[in-house]
Amino acid sequence: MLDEQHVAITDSEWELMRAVWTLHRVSTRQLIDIMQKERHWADSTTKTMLRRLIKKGAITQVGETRPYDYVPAVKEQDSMDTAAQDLFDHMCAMRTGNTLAAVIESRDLSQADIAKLQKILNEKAKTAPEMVACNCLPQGMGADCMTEGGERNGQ
Amino acid sequence: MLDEQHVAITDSEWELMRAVWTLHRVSTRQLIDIMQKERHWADSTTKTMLRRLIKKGAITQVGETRPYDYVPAVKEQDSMDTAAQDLFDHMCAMRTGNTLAAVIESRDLSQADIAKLQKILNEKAKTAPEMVACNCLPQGMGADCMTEGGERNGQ
DNA sequence: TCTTTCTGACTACAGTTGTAAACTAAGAAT
DNA sequence: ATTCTTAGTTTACAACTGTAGTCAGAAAGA
Repeated sequence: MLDEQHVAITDSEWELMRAVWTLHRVSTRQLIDIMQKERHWADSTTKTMLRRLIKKGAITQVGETRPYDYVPAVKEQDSMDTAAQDLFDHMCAMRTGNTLAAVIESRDLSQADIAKLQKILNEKAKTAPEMVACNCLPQGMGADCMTEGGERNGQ
Repeated sequence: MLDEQHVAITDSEWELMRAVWTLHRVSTRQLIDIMQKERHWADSTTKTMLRRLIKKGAITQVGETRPYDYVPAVKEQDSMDTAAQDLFDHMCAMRTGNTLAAVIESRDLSQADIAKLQKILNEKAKTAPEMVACNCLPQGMGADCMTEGGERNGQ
């Protein structure tokens, strides 16, 4: 399984993928019903999404007989991690911490999740810098953007 | 400033916005130079992006005289937080923790950032559930997706 | 003032995304 | 075997994106 990795999944497609990932193996019928209940999609909309995801290599069609089945071709956790990393990649490094704080604060996390994050943070604290610089401009361009406190003009 | 909030910023637009946010107030010329150095954009590409962002309400044109200036109309931290929340909103809640772990692990965070996150986590730990359920399917549809360990078939 | 140079505004255009109708070939029912 | 019903395949289409060329009106220079 030479994992084609890095399939770009769009907003709407995420919904379909979640169903496929969760059920491991689904029929078009199941997907149509789920998406209908969840997003009020017309049958054809689900079919189109399914077809696009297959072309993109995110889903694989399986089975010989006619009502085929569909299984995920990419891993859910990988896709999630990649999507998140990609997002943070184009946001100011100096503000990453704040955004992470906002997300963590608003999400339900299990005891195990929290323990895991705490462990990572403790480890990271050992070598963390006093402050992270803004990386929004190509070097040389524009006066350096941060003020004394490490906080850019508090908006 | 009746903050129109919730302007959807696209991938390419993020780059332009970062420059505007960082410089607080810029001229078209500056932006063109920055984007040229950073993304090899043609002058017109930068102009188009700028114009679209203005129309979207993410940037405001200021000044009376001809070479106008441009200032952000939405706050950077808000936009970042919103984008991150939106992303996590359509991903499996059960796996959020893992993705956050991946992101935290790969990012540079300052001592202050880490301290802040640790504080939030400690607080959260007090009331965190033993496990977070998968929320990928409309209730009722499909067998519940998690196995004993709280981990869906380890992919 | 006349010409050159910016810079702001409009146009272009292919590819993607969100949504969905239409058509066709397999199975299922009669 | 004939017809009905699914399920898979094509086509549609407007809005949005990434990229960029063109043109007209201001500013600046000659």
